Amino acid sequence: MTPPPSDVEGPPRAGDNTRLADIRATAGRLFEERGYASTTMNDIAAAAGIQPGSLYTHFPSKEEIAVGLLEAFNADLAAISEVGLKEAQASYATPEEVVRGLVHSMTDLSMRHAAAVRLRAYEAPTAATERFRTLVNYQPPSLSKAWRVATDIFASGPHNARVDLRLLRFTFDQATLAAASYFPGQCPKPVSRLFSDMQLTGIAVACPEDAALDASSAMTAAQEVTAQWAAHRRRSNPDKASELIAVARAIFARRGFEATTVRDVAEAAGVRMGTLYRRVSSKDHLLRVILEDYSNTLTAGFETVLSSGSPAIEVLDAIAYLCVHAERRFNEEARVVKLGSGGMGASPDTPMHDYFLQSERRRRSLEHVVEQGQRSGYLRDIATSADVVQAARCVFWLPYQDVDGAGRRRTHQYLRESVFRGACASR
Amino acid sequence: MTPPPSDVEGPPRAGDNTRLADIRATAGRLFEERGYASTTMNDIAAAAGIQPGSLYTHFPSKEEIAVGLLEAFNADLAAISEVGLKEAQASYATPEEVVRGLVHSMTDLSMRHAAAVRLRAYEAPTAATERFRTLVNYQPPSLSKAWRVATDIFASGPHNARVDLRLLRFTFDQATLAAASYFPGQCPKPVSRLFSDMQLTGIAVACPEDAALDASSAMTAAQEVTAQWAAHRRRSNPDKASELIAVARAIFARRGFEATTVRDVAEAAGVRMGTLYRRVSSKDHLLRVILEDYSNTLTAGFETVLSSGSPAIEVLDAIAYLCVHAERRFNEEARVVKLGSGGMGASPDTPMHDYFLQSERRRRSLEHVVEQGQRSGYLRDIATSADVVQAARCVFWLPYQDVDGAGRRRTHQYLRESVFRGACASR
DNA sequence: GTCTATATATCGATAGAC
DNA sequence: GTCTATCGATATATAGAC
Repeated sequence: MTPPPSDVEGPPRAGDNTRLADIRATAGRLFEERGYASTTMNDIAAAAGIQPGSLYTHFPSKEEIAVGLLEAFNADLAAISEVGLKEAQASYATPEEVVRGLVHSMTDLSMRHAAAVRLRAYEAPTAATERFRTLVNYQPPSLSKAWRVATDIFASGPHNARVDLRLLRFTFDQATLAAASYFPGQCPKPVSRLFSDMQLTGIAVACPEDAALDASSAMTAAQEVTAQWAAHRRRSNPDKASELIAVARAIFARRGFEATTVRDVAEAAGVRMGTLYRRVSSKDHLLRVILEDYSNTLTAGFETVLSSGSPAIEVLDAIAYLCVHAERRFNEEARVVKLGSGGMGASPDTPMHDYFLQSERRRRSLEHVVEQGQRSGYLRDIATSADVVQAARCVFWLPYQDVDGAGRRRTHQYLRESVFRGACASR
Repeated sequence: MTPPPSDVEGPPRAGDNTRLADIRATAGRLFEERGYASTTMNDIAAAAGIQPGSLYTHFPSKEEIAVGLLEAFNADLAAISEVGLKEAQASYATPEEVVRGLVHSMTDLSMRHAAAVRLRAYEAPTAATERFRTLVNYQPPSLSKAWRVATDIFASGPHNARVDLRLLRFTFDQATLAAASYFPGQCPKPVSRLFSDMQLTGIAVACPEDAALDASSAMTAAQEVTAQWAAHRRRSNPDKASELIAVARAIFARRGFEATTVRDVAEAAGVRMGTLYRRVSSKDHLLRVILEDYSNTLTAGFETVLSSGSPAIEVLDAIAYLCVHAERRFNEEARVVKLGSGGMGASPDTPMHDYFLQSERRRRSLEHVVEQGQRSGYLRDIATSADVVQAARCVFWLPYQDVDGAGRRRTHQYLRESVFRGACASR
């Protein structure tokens, strides 16, 4: 009856849209910080300044909020992939410019959809819908094609012929998408430049030959550490608590700590709840033991390498070696950390937060190494030491094993050729 | 490790079973009293003396509790139907004994599964599963067959040839199943005897001929009342509140008041919540208006007939006439009442409770008529006046329209032949 | 198996924009 | 006068812990 056009089924009006978008953004921020499972509707409502029940005016469920974020991300991802593929095929620009352009697009995407990036880590409860899973696993076909075409044309130009292009593609693909996790809230431009520089130019001013690196005292120390890791595996002490911890570790690695219930662990271990609580004191305790073991092992390994007295490049090379080995030897632990709220999201005194503090210490010691290397002219000044370390961590810890046939040796060699020597450098 | 057999997947032990059975029984009692929708898990937990969350150790959901009750009922119903059919086909006993046997089995079943009987009224929320609906609508094929065979053999013996056997079957089928609602907590034996006596023997000592009944002043009064009802329908005053009430009435009749949400009503009426609440003050108000109108109309009609000065049989005949007409003219209202917590279940000061109080007054005035008839020797002493009235109400208000082709006239005639003259009487 | 705490979600009802 | 977005209460259900 009212004159103004109040189309019943039409698109929501500006006012509504703003509020809906506001809730989506608020939820996105929380999902990014704490993950899907640890963000409650109460949290979202409180952050949006409304009652929990009122959220359901705008979204039919919590999952639907996440789904909206994922769909927006996927749409952008598809669009960027298409454009990236076209540009790679057209190539008015130099191969390097094409690659840098795609790296920037993807880094920018990651930054703009930080929440979706976190959600894609698939920290979803057991009850997650098929739809959720489908969206999380979405891969636009044109993206891998774009990376392939971009790196192929790049290969025809002057470049480091020994760099493994398959691993290079994988690195760009994974690292750019992970950008939001490693550089939260930062401007995409310098971050993407850093990624490109690190891979294409390399961070070493004059990288030693493989033989020299292999013989460095840092590398010798690193090899001793990894040998110890391998040995440690065999003397398994199967007391009952440890069995439970191993089971928990496997599940945490698959679904994330928050999304895993104590009942899940008990069931997988074939015990009842009561038995489980007789053997371990709490769910947090399980995670604490897992992460403390892991963190201490890493810290010890890092310190061994750092105290080897080798120059910066050799130390970083040995650290890369260590990371590649750790990512496989402690694959589950690494996944638990990646799925968890690794950063500022975790509240103090939680196992995850404590791990984060330790991890920060390791990061800082690497920063000192990089600083020293930059000061003494062995390392290029492509970015601040903090950013260089952050980008290096992002790249060193990628799951290269997912690229079929990529063993530890091949992976480490790839890191030498790209991160240190630069995929663009003609040798 | 403990010696006693703690079979993991085996059947629950006596102790557990008891607790589960206890919860089931407690829930059943509440479902019976208040209906499915108005019984909360909190209610059940409180009545069972445990915490609400603990219920989920034994049942995965509220619906599953109801499903268990319905399944038990359906199993018993199927068994009794089978036995009933066999006995009807074998017939060592007289036809009348066969019918009385089946009436008793079914009445007993109704009493033992009072909760399921109430659940079958289908007062289930919109969200009810297909499974729930299927169980509620379950009809063992052998049951209708058993009634058919039983009444058919009965027809070959000495009986009132003018009784409509189809309606007789329907009455037995429906009335016995409804027994628990009309005679809550009572012993099935006397109730089933009352049902059988009322239908087979009839309550009148010497029932007047149709012509005499048709000409009674009670019947004349009743016809005036129903004529008024029909006239009243036409002068519909379509103000907006009334439209809403009509819509609400239709939905309440389908799903029950408790299981209907205000949003359901608004949607069906094509208005938004705000508009609805501008026209009616509350959900309770909707029900109140519906039931008060209905109850006042019924009471006025009853009083007109009761004050006609006719003798008991004529008054009851006219009341039967009135009920048959009311059940059709006010079919929705009648269904709302049947679906609602018609009895002691409703808490005071609710529309349903107020209706119940009014309905009790009508019942009492009928009791006086029956008492008077019994005292003066016109009505048989087949039971107390209270029980006779209760059984009569149960029978008078059945939805005979569900039997195809059963018009008001045929239905009323049937009631004369059965309830008053007796289906077994040879004329 | 049960407790306590709390999660997600729905419902009746209303305030206030349009 | 109508509709949207909201509230406060409460429902069903799950989780960690014992």
